[in-house]
Amino acid sequence: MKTKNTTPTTQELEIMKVVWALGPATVRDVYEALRRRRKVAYTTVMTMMNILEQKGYLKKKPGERAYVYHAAKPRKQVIRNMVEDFLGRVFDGSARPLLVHLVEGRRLSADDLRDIERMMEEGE
Amino acid sequence: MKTKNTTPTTQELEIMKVVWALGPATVRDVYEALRRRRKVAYTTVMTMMNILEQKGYLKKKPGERAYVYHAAKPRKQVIRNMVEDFLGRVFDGSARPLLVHLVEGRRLSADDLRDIERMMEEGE
DNA sequence: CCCTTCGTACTAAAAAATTAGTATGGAGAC
DNA sequence: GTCTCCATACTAATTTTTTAGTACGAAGGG
Repeated sequence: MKTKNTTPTTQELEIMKVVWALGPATVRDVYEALRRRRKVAYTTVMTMMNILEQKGYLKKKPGERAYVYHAAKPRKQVIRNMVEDFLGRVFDGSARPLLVHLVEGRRLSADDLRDIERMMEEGE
Repeated sequence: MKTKNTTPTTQELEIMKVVWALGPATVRDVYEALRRRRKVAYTTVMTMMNILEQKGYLKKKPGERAYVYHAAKPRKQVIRNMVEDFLGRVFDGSARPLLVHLVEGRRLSADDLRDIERMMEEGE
């Protein structure tokens, strides 16, 4: 039974980002990181992290006092899935129209493109 | 009170796509287009379209028999907002990491990038 | 006229996402 | 020991999203 490949929700992603940034962390760690940016209850964070564990994004193991959670999936992979999902929903799966939008929206310059091209050459 | 600039949900976008494709259309028109791809109730489509009207994505005016809905916002603009939103949520607002993902995920080739570059030159 | 078809308004229920409260227990402070 | 802090499990309220049902009116066919 291969778990359906869902994508994390907005809030879930926010927490995953913290865990990816911090490395293995307790609920409190994540709570405090989030707290700096917005009001949220400790238990809310815990709930979210448990959901993330159920969904297979986090794993927990007993630590000194509290459980320590760590990312079960690498950041790149998750983000890649989100990009795929977005591409499918919004652009019927093709990346070029997205690229065009990025360029037209001034989010990318010709220089950016050339940079990436150069990276591609080096990478292969 | 300037309406909060939300982004259409998945289902909402699906309907908007149909309307953008068909041009002014009745609920039935949209219903039938959607129906070809998946099971859905007529009233569901109507509900969605009325929500879209409330949200300012569609406008309706009385037609021969039924209301005729037409897009209140151009496709490009809406999609652009969705891209912006996605960029903000997933990539903290920067487009380059997204581009890198697209390339690494083989969604874009070096040729694609060169094509777009050429288009940029011509366009300006 | 009566029936069927198409349409609208109103209502609502199911599902998912978001946020948080309550009860309870361990462990150190004093 | 008792109090306080931190943690967890369990439960739940709220909001948003998604899907659809019900009641009822207008219009044409026969």
